[in-house]
Amino acid sequence: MTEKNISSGLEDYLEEIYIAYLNNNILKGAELARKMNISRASVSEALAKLVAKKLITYNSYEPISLTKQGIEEAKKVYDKHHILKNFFENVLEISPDEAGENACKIEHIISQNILNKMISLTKFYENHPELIQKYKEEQIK
Amino acid sequence: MTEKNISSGLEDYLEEIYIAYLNNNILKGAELARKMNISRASVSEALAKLVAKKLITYNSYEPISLTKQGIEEAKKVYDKHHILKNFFENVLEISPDEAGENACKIEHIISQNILNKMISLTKFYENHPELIQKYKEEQIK
DNA sequence: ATTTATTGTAAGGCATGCCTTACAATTTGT
DNA sequence: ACAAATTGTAAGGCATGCCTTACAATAAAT
Repeated sequence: MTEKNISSGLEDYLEEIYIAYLNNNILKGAELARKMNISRASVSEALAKLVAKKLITYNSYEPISLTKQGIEEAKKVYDKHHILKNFFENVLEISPDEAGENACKIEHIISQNILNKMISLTKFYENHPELIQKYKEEQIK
Repeated sequence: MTEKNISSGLEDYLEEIYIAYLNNNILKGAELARKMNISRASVSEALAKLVAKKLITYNSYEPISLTKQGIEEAKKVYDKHHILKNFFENVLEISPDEAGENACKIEHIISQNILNKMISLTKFYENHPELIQKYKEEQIK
């Protein structure tokens, strides 16, 4: 059980590392701790787990980097986050902040089937902006 | 910190107790353990916590019962569950089983704002079944 | 009434995930 | 080159939540 099944905690770390990767930012443990509002010691533990799972490579005092497998795994989480955030913002008209906060938690537990439906429905709304208007009007009544 | 802030674990216990309450079923610890697929010992611990939080009353070998506060608290969780389940089923067209499983997890973390929007959108779809058809057609393309 | 089944729980464990303290190793700045 | 700042981590803790084992208390059945 050293492979597969990554906990939602580790997913959060991985996601944050992935964001740095996308932005070509050098990321060390201490910076990750700051970004996540977590102690350096906790980050240290978490990184060891991610290394054990071969999702990152990491040596003390050097930047963290994702393995190929880590990138794949991280992208999945990252994508889920944005599917949810977009759905909340564009279909349910939730503020970006609140949409993001909720996406952060839900991304770890929601099924792919539901996410796929959310993608479709988000697109449907983008193609039919009049629906939102209609929906808004009925909400008032 | 003996009041307020109930963990998602405890919410699950409370919800199950509430369901028995709604059905006028007598519920003892052992039965709850069976229903939740959890050991009697774990249930024992959890019930002690719920008693400490004044959400249930419970004496060994007697049925569990909700306090007024417990009923309120449980109803909130229970309602959230059904809002999510209905939304997944009726708007996103997810199977009842999958809708239920996802609702079970998400009910503990989603914001009330989003739930309110889901209620509105679910109603909107109930009032406009033609939208689902339209949406389905576009999905195929 | 007494055996049998059920129910409850204390004790001791395991895993996850976070903390602080305190010290070690490495960089950086001058 | 060396003091200062930064970074990393071991050790020891805390909380949640679940487990098994083993025994105690109660309820049910005959």
